[in-house]
Amino acid sequence: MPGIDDLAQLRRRLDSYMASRGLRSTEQRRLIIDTLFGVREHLTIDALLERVRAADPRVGYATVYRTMKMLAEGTIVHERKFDDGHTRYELAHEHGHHDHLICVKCGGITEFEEPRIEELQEKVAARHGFQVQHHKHELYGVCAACHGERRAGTEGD
Amino acid sequence: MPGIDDLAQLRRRLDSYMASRGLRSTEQRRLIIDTLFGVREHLTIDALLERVRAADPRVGYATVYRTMKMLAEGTIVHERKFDDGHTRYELAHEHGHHDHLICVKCGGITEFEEPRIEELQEKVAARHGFQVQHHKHELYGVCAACHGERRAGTEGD
DNA sequence: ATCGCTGCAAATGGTTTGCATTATG
DNA sequence: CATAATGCAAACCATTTGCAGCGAT
Repeated sequence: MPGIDDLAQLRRRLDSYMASRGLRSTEQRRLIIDTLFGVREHLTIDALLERVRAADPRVGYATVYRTMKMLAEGTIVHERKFDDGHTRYELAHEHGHHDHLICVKCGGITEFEEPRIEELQEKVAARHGFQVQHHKHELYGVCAACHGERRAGTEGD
Repeated sequence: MPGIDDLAQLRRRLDSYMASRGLRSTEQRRLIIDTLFGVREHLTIDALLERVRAADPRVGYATVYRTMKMLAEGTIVHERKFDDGHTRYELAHEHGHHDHLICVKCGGITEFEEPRIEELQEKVAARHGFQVQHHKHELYGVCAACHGERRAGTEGD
């Protein structure tokens, strides 16, 4: 989840992106974007629209879809397609890449970073003469909260 | 890709799976299954049906979908959902798990195994108190053939 | 003769799009 | 005031399903 200063930077990137393309700042877009920036989760279109409609019930599905496509195009958000068939959107992090733990019980999504995996991944690709553009690494299972186990306090291995 | 003896074992598992559930061996199913076992690639429904229809043009979509669901249910095949929106099926390997390199130019799919990644993945999960059930690790990019680079001869790193 | 399987067509579910209308820059 | 954005409904596309007829056991 981006920090407060990253959020500000994202806003700036968004503004210049929209300005450079002659895209307009409408009431609906401001509402959708503010909702997304405020919640900062991996939201589905439905979850997002539900929150948006709490503020203005007249916003349509198509507008949310189109707004998210626009934000993805400007790399303000990332589109994530997990296995449940509902595309989710998350705010772009300014630095680095991360992957996901997906709880099959509660649907909760946790991010993780493991540079050593990324390194090994690069070596695998190199072995095959393969040039990686992007990747997807998702662990599906049961999160700590859902099986009632306390997390290990140590972060080391 | 399973070896010849793995194929025989898969056939046996398939037979006993079908027998145990009272599932019937029809002409269409035999054709679909033989096609799949013969090609041994990551086939989409369309690619599979195309080959099946070369032998018998009267086979319907629904039959292929239903047959693949049955095979997946019996873990004779694995269902793979990559990012292009076309589900693919591959024969189950009897031993071990593998992940995929997906060429965004030619659509080619290569399998890889990297136990050290799986280990690190387990450690990541443990750090979060997360119990992994299955995972997905996909590298998208350009394969060696598509950018005309010869593969490194050394498999080491 | 059961009862599972097939093929067709219709239904589903997430997402996209055409179009007349509204509203921003 | 040109033209981008909206909202609705219809279109899309992969997949699933209902059903009447067919065929394996």
